[in-house]
Parts: sequence; C-alpha cells; structure tokens
Amino acid sequence: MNKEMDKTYDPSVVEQKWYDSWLKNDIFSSHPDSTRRPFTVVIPPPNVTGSLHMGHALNATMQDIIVRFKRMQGFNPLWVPGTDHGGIATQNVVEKLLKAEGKSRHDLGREKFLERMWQWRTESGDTILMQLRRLGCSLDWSRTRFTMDETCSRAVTAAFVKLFEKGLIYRGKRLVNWCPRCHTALADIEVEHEEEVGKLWHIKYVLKSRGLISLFKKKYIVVATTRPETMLGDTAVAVHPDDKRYKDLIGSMVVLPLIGREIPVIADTAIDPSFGTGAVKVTPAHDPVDFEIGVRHQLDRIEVIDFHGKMTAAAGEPYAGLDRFAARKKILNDLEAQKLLLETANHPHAVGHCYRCATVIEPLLSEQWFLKVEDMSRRAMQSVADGAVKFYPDSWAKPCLSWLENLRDWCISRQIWWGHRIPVYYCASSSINPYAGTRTPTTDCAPCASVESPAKCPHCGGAEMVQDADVLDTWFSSALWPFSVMGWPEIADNADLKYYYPTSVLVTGHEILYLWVARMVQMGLEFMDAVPFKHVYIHGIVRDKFGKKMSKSLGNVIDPLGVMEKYGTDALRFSLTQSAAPGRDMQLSEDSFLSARNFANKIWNASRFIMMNVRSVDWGKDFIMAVWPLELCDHWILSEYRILVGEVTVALDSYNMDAAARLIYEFFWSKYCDWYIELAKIRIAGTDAEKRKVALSILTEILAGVLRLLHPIMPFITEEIWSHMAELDFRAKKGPTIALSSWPEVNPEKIDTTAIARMRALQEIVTAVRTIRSEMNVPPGKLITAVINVSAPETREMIEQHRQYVQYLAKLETLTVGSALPRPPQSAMFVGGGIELFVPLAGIIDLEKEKTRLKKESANAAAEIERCTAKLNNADFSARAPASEVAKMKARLAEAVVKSNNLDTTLKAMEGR
RNA sequence: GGGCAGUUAGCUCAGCGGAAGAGCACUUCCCUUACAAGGAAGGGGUCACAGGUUCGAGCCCUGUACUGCCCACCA
Repeated sequence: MNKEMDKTYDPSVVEQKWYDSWLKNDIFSSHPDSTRRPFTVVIPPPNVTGSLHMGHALNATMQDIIVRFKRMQGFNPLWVPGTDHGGIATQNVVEKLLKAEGKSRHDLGREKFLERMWQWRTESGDTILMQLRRLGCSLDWSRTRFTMDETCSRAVTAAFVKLFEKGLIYRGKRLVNWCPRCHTALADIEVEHEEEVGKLWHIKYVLKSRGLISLFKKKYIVVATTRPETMLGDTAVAVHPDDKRYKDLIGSMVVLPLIGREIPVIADTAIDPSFGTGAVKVTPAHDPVDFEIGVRHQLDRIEVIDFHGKMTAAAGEPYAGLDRFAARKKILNDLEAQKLLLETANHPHAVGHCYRCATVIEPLLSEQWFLKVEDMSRRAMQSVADGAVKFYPDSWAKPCLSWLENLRDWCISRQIWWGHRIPVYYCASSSINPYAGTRTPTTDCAPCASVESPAKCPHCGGAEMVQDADVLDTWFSSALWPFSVMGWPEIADNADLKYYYPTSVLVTGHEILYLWVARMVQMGLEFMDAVPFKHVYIHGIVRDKFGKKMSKSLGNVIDPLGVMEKYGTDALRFSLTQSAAPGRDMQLSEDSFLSARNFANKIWNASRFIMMNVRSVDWGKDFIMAVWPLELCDHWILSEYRILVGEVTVALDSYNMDAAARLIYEFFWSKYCDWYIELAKIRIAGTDAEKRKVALSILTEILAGVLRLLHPIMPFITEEIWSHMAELDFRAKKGPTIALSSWPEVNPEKIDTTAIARMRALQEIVTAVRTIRSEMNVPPGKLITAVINVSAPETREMIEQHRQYVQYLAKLETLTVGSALPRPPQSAMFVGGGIELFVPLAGIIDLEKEKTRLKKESANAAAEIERCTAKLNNADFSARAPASEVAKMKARLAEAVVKSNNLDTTLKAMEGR
C-alpha cells in the first residue's frame, strides 16, 4: 500500500481489486440487528433478457449512492438484488432463437419449451447482475432473488389464492387488448398509444325500405370510421338521441354494405354528434366503446377478427382468412366500387401498439382472468394522499393519484408459457372446464384456486383436475417484490420481514410508475397492511444528446460498459449523478464522461501530491492531526469544508444527488486545489518542520473528508486513495475500508466567516495581478513587483500579515503596502475591494493599451455609481427595503466612487505625461 | 382532449426574491517538480414572449408561444 501512486489514475487496475475485496470482507450483506436502524432498498429487478444499459446504470448508481451514504451514516442498509423473469419479453427472445432453428414453441410443446427457457435463463440470466457488480453496486448478493425462483413463486401463488378466495379475482369473457404477434392478452397499461395520421372513411349505409320511403328525407346514413374492416361485424348504427339529423331514423334498419345484414339504428348518449357524421357503426366484438353500447342495447357480438389478426369465417366471403390490414384494403376497394365510400379524410388518432413488439393491438373478445382493483386502488390513493408514500419530486404524486382513480380491472392472465402458471384448477368433468374438449360435462363444479395441486375436486370429489393453461402477467409478481423477496407469505417467524419492511425508498424511472410502483403500493397494502416503501425517488430517463430516448433500434445507445472501459466506472457514475436532476430527463453525450474522468484524475493527482509529501515527513510515532497553530488559509479551508459537509449531507438526504456531486466538484477543484494546495506549498516547501506538518495535517484531514463525501458517488477511486493513506493513524479510527468509514460530521458553529472574507480579499488581489500580467503579456514565471494602497487600517494590516500568500501566488518579488503611496511610473492599475493596486512595468507596459483598459473600467465604475445612486434616490427603496440592503447599496456606491476617482486621477496623470 | 415538465453563454445544464454562474467549446499566455486528463487570464447572455405582484423579479402570479413527456374509448 505504501508504493508510489502512478501519475495518472488507471481505473482498470483498481476496480476489480476493490470489488473483490468488498465481497471478500462481506461488507454488503445485512442481517436484522435490533441495535441498528435498517435502511432497505429493493432493486427494480431488471429483466433476465437484459444487458446493462444507461437507464440501469443510472438507476443502480442512484440506489448505490443512497445505500452507501446510509451505510456510512451508521444505518444497517440492505439492498436486495434480483431479476425479473420478464414474461412476454423473455419468451419472445427464446422464440426468436427457436425460429432461427426453424422451430416454434408449439413444435416443442409446453414442457420442452419451458426446459429450453430455463436453460436459457441459466446461461444468460445473470449477465446483468455481473454488470451491476462492475458498476460497483453494494448489493447483498446472498439475497439475490428471481421472480420465478422458489421464494418468489411461493409468494405469487399465495397472493393469487388469497385474492381469489377474497373474491377479487374473476374470470370473464371480455374485450381485451390482444397482441396478434405475441398471441396473448395485455393489460390496458401495456398498450402504448401512438399518434398516427390515419384516415377517417365515410361510408354510406343504405336504409332499408319499409315501403314508406317518402317518410324519410334521406335514403341512407353515413357513418365515419377509422377501421373499416370491423364493419363486417357491425350489429348496429348508433346516433345521439338528441341529434335532430337522425332523430326520425332511430329504430329503423339499415343494410350493412358488402354483407347485406340488416342492422338497427339505435340511440346512445356515448355518441358525440359533433364528430364525423354523428353516426357511428357499432362493432361490439372489436371496439371497447361499441362493446359497452352493445351491452346497453343487447346487440350481438360478431367476431370477425381472430387471435392471429385474420378475418374469421364469420366475416364472410370473400374476406374470411385475409389478414386484417389486407381485409381493410379490399373492403375499401369494394366499397369504392359500389360507390359507398363517400369521403376519405386525414385523421390523426392514437393507435394502440404492443409494448413488447409494437404490433398494432386488436381489441378482441376472450376469456381472461381479472383482478378487481377498486378497493386496492382506494387504499393506495389514501397512502399517497396522506404522505405514507412520499414522492421525490412530489410532482409525481398527482399523476399517480389520477391513474389510480381511473383504473379499471386488471387483466392478469397471459396466453404464453413463460411465467407463473395460474393456480386455478378445474374439475375435469365440470361444464366450467375450458379444456374439456369433446367430453360431455357431468357436473357444474366451480374452479378452485390452490397453492398445491389438489388431489381431487373439492366439490364432487372427482379425481381428475385440470390446471388453467395461462400464466400470470409478469407485473403481478413484480408487484409483490418488496415483500416476496423477504419470504412472504411466511410471516410468523420472518425476522427479515419484521425488520426490513416497509422498505425505505424505491428508486425508479417514471416510465414504470404505473406499471409497477402503483401496483406495489396496492399489493403492499393488501398483503402487508403497510405501504411497501416510504419514499419513491423518481429519476429521469437517459436520452441521447438530441433528446431522443436511447434505443437499440435508433442506434443511439451509449453502452455503459464501454464507458466504464474507456473512462472508468467512477467517471460514468459521477457523470450520471451530476446530470440526474430529480424527475428530469437527461441528455447524455460522450463529453460529460470526459470531464468526469478528468475530475477523477484531478483527485488522484492532488492525493498523490499530498501523500508524496506526507511520506517525506518524519511524523515520529504517530500521525498527529491538527497541530497548532493554524493560519488564515487553514481556517478558511476548514470553514469551507464545514459548509460543504453540511450542504452535501442535506442534498443526499433529500435525494439531490446531482447537487451533492456539483458541490463536491466545486469545492475540491476551485477551492481546495486551486487555492489551498497552492498556499500550503509555501509551508510544504519551507524550512519549518512544524509548519510543514500543520499544512500536511489539514490537507490530509480535508482530503480524507472529501473522499468520504465522494465515496457514495465514486466508490473505487476513493477506496484506492484511502488505501494509500493506510499508514496514517487517523484512518484506523475510521475503518479499514472507506465503505465502512463514518460519514463526516462537523460543527457548523466553527465556520469562520471572517477567514472566508479575508481570503476572498486576498484572492481578489492575486487575481488582479494575474489579470494585469495576462493583459500585458508578462510571462507567468517572470518576477514583478506591486504596490498596494489600502485605506482601511485593519485590511492593510491583514494584507501585511499575509503578504506571503499574495507574493507567492502572484509571483511578486516585492509587495509594498501603504495607504497613500504614489503611483509608480509606467504601471498598470487595478482598483476594487477597497484597494488600489499598481504593477510597475517599465519597459513592458503598453501605455495605450493600459489607458484603454482603465477607461473601460472607469466607464464601468461610472455606470455602477449611476445604478446605485438611482436606487438610493428611490424613496421607496430606502423606506421599504431591509436596512441591510440599503447599507449594502451605500457601500457599493462608496466603493464605486473611490474606484472612479482613483481611475480618473491615474488616467489624468497618464495623459499629462 | 386533459395533465406534468422545460425554455438562462455556441452546446449540456446549475441558480428560484436583493450586483447573471459552471463544465465543454472559443481566444491569449504557460510543459512553473500534484495534475497538459493541467495552470493563469479573457471574450460571450435585454435569463422564450406579454402583462402583473414587489422598493426590487431568471427567480413569485397570470396569460401566450414553442419543445418534450405522461394520461385519455371522439368512432
């Protein structure tokens, strides 16, 4: 550990070493411990199909920051890792593999196919978990869960049975969102609506002659539709009951074009008379609104599209067997040919797509299992409303509430094979058994839900039971995650559940707020009688530099693994953290990693410099901290550090990780490195061994503090540097790994505002000299002299006392301080902060250039005088603004006046010369 | 159609009631023994627009315009 540090920070040699070390020392695992407060986080389980993308990296980094922060604060943190089986998505992946072999899942059969699925999951399912290790995540790997493992599966079955027995789960033939490609039903929320410019076709439905044609003004009624193919299943035409145009047609019959079926004109208030023609074709089997109308008017439901998206036999010749879009085309042609197509208008409208494969969703009638959500939603809303679940940022509470409020029953059955099979069993002889085939039912036994496969029918004792073929929506198991990972439904002796539940915070992106977060709240309340998490921290979505969502298909993804490879994991983490304003999406480009990488290198080199010098000192037996006496810059940097610690702690406590990152960056680079290290060099290079120790002590103390503040964000580099500080005894008190060191605590009362003000004044002088140097092209290395006039005696004395700071930083050979020293000939000038500064530059100075510069300054001063005067002359300002503001303004004016006078005097003298 | 964000330097974003900030990019100078992945200095902004509140407004209020996202059964 005592070896010299390399000249640049090389993440590749460091990261693996420390992660292994953390694992070896078992510092991430957590056990219930009544003497410590728990802090629990469950990871949003990534799909087993996944490889780590930027969204995962951001999400995991945010959680790791919080968890590491809490660990250092002395909590007993538990962060549970795991993966989601990812139902449809994962099955699609394996089906694609099969397809490449020229096979379908049906060729294999359910059992063989599932074997194949498990094989795949065993081979590839842990990839993303390995990648989370690479990211440095402090997850308790001994608790790794998978939604389809034994623990989680038991919870899923138990939850289903409980809900079933409570009467909240029911089966029914409903209109559901069907994906013809994935061949399964989807929940409402799994349908993605996309605005598309479609067509609105106006079609003529001819009225049936009743022998009293003259009674009608019109011979036909025009309906408007975006989906003409569904007309084959029309069983009515609906108009609004108060629509004068159609009032007298209600009750009459029209002839369905192409088919010739006679259907009634009905009145329903669901119709908006102002849209289209005000007359709507009603297809109860293929449209949710029409379905409802159909229920109200007892209309037939004619199913004309099948589960593959093809027209059924019921659609009639010549359409039967055609794909739905081909049928649409043909129908339009046929209507056109019969002069029944009156108008084709462009019509932007939202079209539903499958969230897994983007196929256009087809509303179809089918038998599905539903979960009644009304009561659960009500309780969830209550929790959000009364703050039992608190959102960060809280602007997400309202959308969450309104989603819960408008929630309809959840379709939980899926017609795929990969997932938790629905634990419902039918008596084989029952009329209810959907899998009876040609068998003649002999009983009416109701199906039962059961954790174990029942040996016989609980109703008739029949020995043959058939399990439902469907599996549960993958989000059903996800919804149980916060307690299923801890072994629910085991409650009695479940120490984990007692200790760790409810979890402390859930960290996630807003794209799965409803899909997942809201449902966990519902399920947590239902089964645990307590919210699953107290806080929800919502971070943004990672976008590319053009603001587009990163996706493989767009080809704009930045691979986090590549970034880690190229810039280091800490650079990736810092970069993500810095841009992660709560709730706001972030645009990421390659540049941001570069600056984070540079920051890491800066930390590295500052540390290298300090350690190099620390080692060159003979400390005696121990490394002694805080050796007296301290001087101004020590008080200053300690004060700035104390401010920093307070601000970073507040930021992390309120999930403002971005602010924490920026605060540390700013302090470390612009204060600690740019000023303090430079000033400390005076003592480090000096001959006074005691002073040298003081400077190095403070440098080390603050470095150790900053490393700890930074550790949650940049775990690897901080640990590596920490290890290089191994021989310093203060470290022993703070733990063998920085991950278990204590979070810095400071006494805010010790913040020395005078020291801060004084340093600011000195910095201003240094900057002024440097500016003059730069403007007059004086090389940085060339020693020059300066003369300062200061009117205030205490400031003068302060500068005298710290002249060395100024001389060292501004590279001044001599510095003369006085109150009314004359302007040296051929000198450049600066006025400000109560001082007048001259830099004699005989032979170097360009007097014309200097005059121009001073004139500009003079004009600025004049403008300032005007501004301040105007403000002070405003009676309302003096009367209403706080006294401190008025005083500040007066001081500003006074300074500007002095500045202006000094500049003008000098300018006059220069003119006269 | 509803809702929620955003609009500040060329780019990415901080600041959210009392003198316009950072990083990157740009210009000039510097390989000064921590760091050229660096140092010093500099140029660049009527803080989207219009009203209002206030002694005072990027900052609060009300509209408007764009941009993005979420929700929604106008066929």
